[in-house]
Amino acid sequence: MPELPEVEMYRIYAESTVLHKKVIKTEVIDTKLLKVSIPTFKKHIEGQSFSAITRVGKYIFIKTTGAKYLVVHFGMTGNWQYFKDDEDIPKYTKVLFYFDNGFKLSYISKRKFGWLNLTDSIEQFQQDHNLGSDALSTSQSAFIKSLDGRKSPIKSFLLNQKTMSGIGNWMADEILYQSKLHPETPINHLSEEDKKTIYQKIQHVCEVAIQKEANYDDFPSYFLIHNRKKGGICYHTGDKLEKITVGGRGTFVSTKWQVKK
DNA sequence: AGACGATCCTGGTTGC
DNA sequence: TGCAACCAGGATCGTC
Repeated sequence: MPELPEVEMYRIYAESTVLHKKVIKTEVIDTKLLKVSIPTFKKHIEGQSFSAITRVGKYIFIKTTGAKYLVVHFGMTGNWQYFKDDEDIPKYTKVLFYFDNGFKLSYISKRKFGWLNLTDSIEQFQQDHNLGSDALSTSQSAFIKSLDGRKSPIKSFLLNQKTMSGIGNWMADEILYQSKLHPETPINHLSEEDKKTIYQKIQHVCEVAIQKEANYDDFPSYFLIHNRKKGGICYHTGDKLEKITVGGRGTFVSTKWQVKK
C-alpha cells in the first residue's frame, strides 16, 4: 500500500521522468477519480510544464507553470508509469498525460481509491483537507504536544493524518511493534518515555523504508513487515502474531512483545 | 472537539 | 472446478 516511503519513491520517479516536461494533452479515462471538472482540469494542466514535485504525507503536489498545483493521491493500489509506445499502456490506467517529447505518464488505480485534484497552494490544500505536516518534518515536541488530552488507541492516532501525515496501516503496525507497545493502548496511558520512543520509531521506520527504496524484502529482519500476514511469527518471541481490529483496520500484534498499558 | 462506525470500490483470496 | 462471499484499505462523512 502506498504510504510515506512508497509515495516518496513515486515522487523521485516523477522527478526523474516528467519534471520540466510540457503537457500537450490529457485524457481522463475515469472521471470519478477527478475531483474537478474535466474542462477545469484541462484548462490548468494542458499547455503547462511540471516545474516542481513535492510530497506531504501520502500526497504529491506537482507545481505547474500555470496558476495551479496538481494534487495526486494514490489510494491503496495506485501507481504511475512513464512510457512511450501505445502498446505499453498500463492496465487500470485512469488518467493519461501526453508530453511534447512523445512520452506519456499513466496514472494507474486498480481499486479507484486514489484521486487527482487542483489547488492554489500546498498550504491551502493542507488547510482545506486537514492535512498535517509530513511525518519526516514534524518535530518531536510538536508530536508529543499533539497527544495531549487524547484517549483513543495510539494506532488510531497514527492513522489520522490531521497532525502528522504519511503513516498508513502497515507503518502504524510496524512503528508500534518496534516501540514494544500494544496498538490498543490509550494515548493517556502512555508515559513520556513511550511518546519519545514512538516518535523515534516513526522516524526510523520512515528513514529505513526510504533508504531501502520501499522494497519490503530489503528491510532489516527485525521489521514486522516480513511476518505481517496470516500465521506470521514474532521475530523476538517466536509466538504466532494475533490479528485484531483497531480503528476499523486489520492489525497484527505480538501480545507478549507489545505491552498494553 | 474528539471518537467512531459506515461508506466507497474492485481485484484477489478464501470457502464451499 | 466453479462460483459466491468475503477481504483489503485511505479518506470522508455523519452521528454521538
